[in-house]
Amino acid sequence: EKRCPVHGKSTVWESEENVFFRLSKYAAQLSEHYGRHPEFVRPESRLAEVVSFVKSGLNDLSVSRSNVQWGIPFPGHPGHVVYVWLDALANYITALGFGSDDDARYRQFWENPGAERVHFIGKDILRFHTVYWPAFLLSAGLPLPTTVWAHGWWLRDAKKVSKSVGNVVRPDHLVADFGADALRYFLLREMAFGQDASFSDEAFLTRFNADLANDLGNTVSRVAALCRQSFGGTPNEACTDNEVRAAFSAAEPEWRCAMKECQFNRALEAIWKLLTAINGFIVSREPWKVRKEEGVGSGRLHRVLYAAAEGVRLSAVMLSPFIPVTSRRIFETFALPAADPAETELDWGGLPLATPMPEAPALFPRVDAATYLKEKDAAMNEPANPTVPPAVPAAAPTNAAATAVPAAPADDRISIEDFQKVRLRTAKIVAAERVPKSNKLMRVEVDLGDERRQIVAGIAAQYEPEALLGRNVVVVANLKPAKLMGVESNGMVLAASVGEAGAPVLLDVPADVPPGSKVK
RNA sequence: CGCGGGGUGGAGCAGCCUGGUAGCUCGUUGGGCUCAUAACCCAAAGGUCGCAGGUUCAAAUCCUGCCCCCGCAACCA
Repeated sequence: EKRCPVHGKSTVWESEENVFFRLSKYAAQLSEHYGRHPEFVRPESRLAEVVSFVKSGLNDLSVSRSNVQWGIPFPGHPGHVVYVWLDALANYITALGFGSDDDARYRQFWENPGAERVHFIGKDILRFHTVYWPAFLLSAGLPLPTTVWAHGWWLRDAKKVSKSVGNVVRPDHLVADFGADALRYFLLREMAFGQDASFSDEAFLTRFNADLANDLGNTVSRVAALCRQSFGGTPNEACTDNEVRAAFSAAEPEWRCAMKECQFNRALEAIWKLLTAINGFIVSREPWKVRKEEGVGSGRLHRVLYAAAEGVRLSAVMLSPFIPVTSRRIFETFALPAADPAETELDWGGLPLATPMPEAPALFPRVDAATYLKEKDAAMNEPANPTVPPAVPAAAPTNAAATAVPAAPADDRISIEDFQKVRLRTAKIVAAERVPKSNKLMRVEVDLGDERRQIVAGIAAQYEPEALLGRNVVVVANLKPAKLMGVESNGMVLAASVGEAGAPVLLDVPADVPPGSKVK
């Protein structure tokens, strides 16, 4: 009675011979490993989950399938293919060349005593990576991963989705409109790594404008413009003691520590504190006033702008793991090589002196959030054309295609006999109640004039039981009975499917139509 | 007892493991600046940290119970 959620097909019981992996043999070794390496699974809450799972006992694991044609042939077992998780996990090392003629990369990245083998996974595949995979490796006598980091899920914040359409903006649209860096920034900044987070268009646009355009982009262009306007390039005198450097000295260890703990949101917060300090420093020193009063040769002007520019450079270094393209653009703006920085470039004083700086466009031009969302919403609501078949080959007369209404494909049509197989009748709902523990199912009793029967309908999310009483509806009267969540259903109540989600709306029948009338 | 996440100023969140002035972003209000992408800086208002017990000198944080919300899974004959 269980059915496939995607296809609705019934369960078919089959028996087949399988190859098993003796997982039970490794329970003790695994438990010991967890105990000795608490860093093996992170965050800690996930470790607890895994530990208790293993403690509850491990069954041997079926690792082959014999009834499917596709798959990797199981060595030594003709007719068997490898169970997907066995070969999928092994990809981590086979991709590095393990077991092949050239396993140099495997030895460099996996067996090298200094190597860290870190997996980043979604929390839903925790067990495969922290129980099965290490057991496989133990069995093969190979090194285990150093750490498995389980992150949470991105949830779509349904409350904030505008209008009825559903998702107004999708991540791939955001990449197209704002670039990958902007999305990377949002994802890393908005999620507390390890926990679930929700994605909303409004939040994205707020982050984009407030953080990327105002704080980062504007600061870069502000400092760059001050330098270019004053010297045509970088200052010719360095400054080693100032508030920006102090702010950097505070932010850098905070950033480093957060990075080590995968607390990306905090690492970014640390960088933003530095950006705020740079802006505060500029306001307090008023370099535009210094330039007016002392001229562009002023040593004070050079030192102030050096401090600001060096702060921007260091921000870009710390930002490079997050938004590499943007970092490179910032380096370029400040006459540095547009390359990924080395860690040593986190030392104060890396900005070149007296070097011409190129003109640079804004990194992240502000967007008007309301306008953007409105446009996207309108685009989504446009008459859909996805059902229009792909353009016919050039040979077809194009002008005809523009006016002709495409006829329904002939094989979609049924004969009148087919239709008459379906016995539709009107019915009056005489009782209704929700099916316990179900979100969608409503148990209704209908009066068909000559009989009364029970039907289970998937309308509980949209209708209150009381609102259904006395209602006249159309039902399919000759449907085979079925059990839904243990409740027998003898028929089907007709409803229109509305919107992308297919929300049911019951068909109404005028009150004066007697229950049981035939519908044709 | 299906699996999991959460309830912290108006909104969204961090902090909770390792108790001790409740922090961040947005928004609001007032002020400053005019170099910069109408951007920036300063300040202020705004919170009984879901509820009730317990542990403790001290609880958002630890323990127990309860309430509520949300994902996933299962059913839209």
